[in-house]
Amino acid sequence: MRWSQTYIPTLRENQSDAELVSHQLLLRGGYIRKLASGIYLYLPLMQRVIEKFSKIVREEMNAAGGLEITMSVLCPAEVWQKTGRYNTVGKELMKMKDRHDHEMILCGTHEETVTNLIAGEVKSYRQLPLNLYQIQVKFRDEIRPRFGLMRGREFIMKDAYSFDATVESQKESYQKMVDAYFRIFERAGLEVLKVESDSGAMGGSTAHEFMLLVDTNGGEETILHCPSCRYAANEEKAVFKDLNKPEIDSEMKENEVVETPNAASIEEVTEFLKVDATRLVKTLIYMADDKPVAALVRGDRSVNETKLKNAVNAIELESATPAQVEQFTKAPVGFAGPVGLKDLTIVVDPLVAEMKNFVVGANADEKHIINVNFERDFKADKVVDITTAINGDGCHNCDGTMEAKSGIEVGNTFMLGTKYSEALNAKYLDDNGKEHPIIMGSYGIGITRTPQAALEKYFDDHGIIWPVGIAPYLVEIIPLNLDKENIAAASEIIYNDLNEAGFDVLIDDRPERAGVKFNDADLIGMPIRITIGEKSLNDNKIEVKLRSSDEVIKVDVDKIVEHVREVVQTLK
RNA sequence: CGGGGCGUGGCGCAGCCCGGUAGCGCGCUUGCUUCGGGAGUAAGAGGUCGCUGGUUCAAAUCCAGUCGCCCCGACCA
Repeated sequence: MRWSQTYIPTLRENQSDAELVSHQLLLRGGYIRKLASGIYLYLPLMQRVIEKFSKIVREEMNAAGGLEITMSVLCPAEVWQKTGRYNTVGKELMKMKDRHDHEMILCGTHEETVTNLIAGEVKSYRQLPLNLYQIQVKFRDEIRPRFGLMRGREFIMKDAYSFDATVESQKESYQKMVDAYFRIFERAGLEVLKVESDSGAMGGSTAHEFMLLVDTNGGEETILHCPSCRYAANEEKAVFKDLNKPEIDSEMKENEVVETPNAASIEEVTEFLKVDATRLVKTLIYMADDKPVAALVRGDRSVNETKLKNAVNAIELESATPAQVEQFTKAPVGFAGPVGLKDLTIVVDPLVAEMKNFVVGANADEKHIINVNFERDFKADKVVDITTAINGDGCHNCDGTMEAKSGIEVGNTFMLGTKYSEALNAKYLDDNGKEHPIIMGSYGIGITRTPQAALEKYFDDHGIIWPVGIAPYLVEIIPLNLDKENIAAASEIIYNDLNEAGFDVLIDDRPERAGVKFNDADLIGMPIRITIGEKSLNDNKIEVKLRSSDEVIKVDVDKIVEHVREVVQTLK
């Protein structure tokens, strides 16, 4: 492609509203433009990146037995009403009416649509297993879109759905997708970590996320992982062993209400009572589907709201307002405690259950109770892990210590069980003629988010450094001065030869000065740069430089195709 | 939805407090010079100052409303 014939509107200055490097680079490099909040247009270079990545995804999905289809973006609301998600997904589900006043939704995912399709068609175990996938635009009306393509409202996703007759078979289908995912990301030049995750509103049991670990501030999620046994989970899900166990008294002491003026926060109470935070218990009040819950964790720890939500089987969980806290505890925020609490579900973390003689709020202004003991002074409705794991916690699997890393989710896999097939009546007959719901799985890869996520890793001060697998072009040719006949002629020959050899080539044929071309080339980030200028051309040579290195290699003009072929092998 | 901020040529911004001819840098067009890391010079094009209403002799500027956008939080891939 000739630069003059395509459209690459690079910008010299950063747009003010781009926060992440990756977002800035896509804007500046002329890859994307914004139409509205969270809605982007993909310009020619981005289009090529999307195509490159999609091609890899297609090839690997097909190799894993997936069948590509395309489903509609719209879906009648009643299908979503049948599975209950019409209400549970909440406001991010875009709802609308057509001219006949029929309620419709814009799909943010397609479990309902695909299950509805299968329900009418697949009737026998002989037709299973089946894996259908599509690469499609999705719409989720995010509360707050940000970070460019990383959290847009409209985005492209590859979503696959597996259908199996047995649990065994479903596990195989799941593993096939997991294996395919590793191949896909590897081909795209991305090293990903598979982590355990919470299945959330998707339903089902097992779920994993594929995370790209980044060092920039682009990470959207914290991951805990154990280097010795390879256990990895996101913060929502991660379980741990406490390595910071405080000493536990042997005897229970008499509890006692003490005055704690102006001491509401953990810091203030530890300061005032001169005790370590590990001798305190935090009591946090939440509303779980409008029912009050008291969550107790050790003073030095935080509540993991996902774990808590699962513990109380809630669809919605939010922290109580100060007014609600007062209503349930009869005390202002900061003085809640479990002793004497009524009408609340009390959830106690195991770390709290094993403590003795600890400090809690007294449910009275400026008062705490010391030497409180679980079971003796209050009971729990549930004792279950509701603490957030942090960097340095012990691995629950082995003796290792877990590290916290920042990552971006680029793919996910869910075992869905029969939630959708039962709701939408997708059933098959087994070899005994007995009817069963089909067992499902769902598998997503962010087609537009992944390349941007990659850029959080692959860039330098000058711009993008694409991995070969998803670069819009492999080679960019820079003829330094097209007015010189020998340069123009050599450029044409090289451009044609590389094209004919099957490489994706971009030639910067603009009448720009060298500096502009070099800077733009660094900005848009093609892996290989070929410079054609007088100096070298006089010796019948041209210069080859990798975007990822500073080294310039002079190559004979007639050996260039061969050279590029060799160099590509060494590139990731 | 809560808190903070911003809408002025394509992009980045100043002007607004204190009303009176709309300005700067980059980009764009044309000429000449220059030509291996974002050139110099000269001449130009391009703006209903987000929108609506009000105050005023006069509004980018003051007032009210409204729409859009960004940041922090809850939410989420």
